[in-house]
Amino acid sequence: MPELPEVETVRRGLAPVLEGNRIDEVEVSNGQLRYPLPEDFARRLAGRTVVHLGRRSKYLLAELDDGNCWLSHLGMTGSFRFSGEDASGTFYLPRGKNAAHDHVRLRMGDGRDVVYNDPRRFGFMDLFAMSDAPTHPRLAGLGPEPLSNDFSAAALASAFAGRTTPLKAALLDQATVAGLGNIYVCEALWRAGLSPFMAAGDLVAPDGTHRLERLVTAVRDVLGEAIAAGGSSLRDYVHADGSLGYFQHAFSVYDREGEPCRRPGCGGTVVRRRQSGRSTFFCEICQR
DNA sequence: ATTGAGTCCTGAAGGC
DNA sequence: TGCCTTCAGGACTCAA
Repeated sequence: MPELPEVETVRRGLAPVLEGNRIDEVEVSNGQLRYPLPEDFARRLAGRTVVHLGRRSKYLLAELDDGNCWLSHLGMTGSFRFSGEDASGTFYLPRGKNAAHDHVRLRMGDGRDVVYNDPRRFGFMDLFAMSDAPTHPRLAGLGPEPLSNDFSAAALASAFAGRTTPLKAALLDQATVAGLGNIYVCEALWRAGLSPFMAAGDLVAPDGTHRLERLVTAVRDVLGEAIAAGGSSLRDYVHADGSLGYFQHAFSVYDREGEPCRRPGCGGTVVRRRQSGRSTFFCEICQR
């Protein structure tokens, strides 16, 4: 599922197509995404040039030349695909898996097409003044970017203090730290050797600083390695159908129920347990 | 205030 | 073969 590393990889793939390019035409075949597209979305986006494609948490933020911001969230199954170039230098848009789920199509000034496809329509888009980004309802409540200096043991201590909620739920809370989903939370907790079920508040001082720092490092490393994997395989990551979907990464616990724990000398088995409606994968031996 | 459950959506996978 | 159920989960709303 697209979590922060996948969205960052999509951003890197899409940036060269969008940045400095004018959006000549916008065609919306289904504006009923997770939330309906804003009024006049196509008309307001058409004619604009993308100045910069950025990312905050799992959101793509395209800064436009009129001071507006085009926001996209991929939900679970959202993907972008765009025109490739054949041997004679002619652009062609690869046929996607299911054209019935092509919801938004952009025709760029250089002749390329950019298409948003989303079978489940859990994704959404918005268009608003860049100056309103800090107070935008989807962005205002987000916690620190996990790869920035704002994410630290001190930040976690402040977010966790007094909380009885399970550690896993606290990390999935986008106000604690932005951009983690089920997969990378499971992976980071395994790497930090922490139980998904312990109370978040129990990690806080007097004796928790060491474990908080381990958790911060684990989150950073897991995300950083996943981004590096996506980035290094960016060419392969543009699928045969031209889409920038999410890539398969080698997981330590996620989706490995019944398989041996990968921690050297542990000898445990990966267990799957239902935790507030979601699957949690962990090792009972080395995650405490 | 905090926390858990329910909701949306479609396709893949598994059971019979 | 085909129908049925279950599961996947990001981020919302609602209720306890």
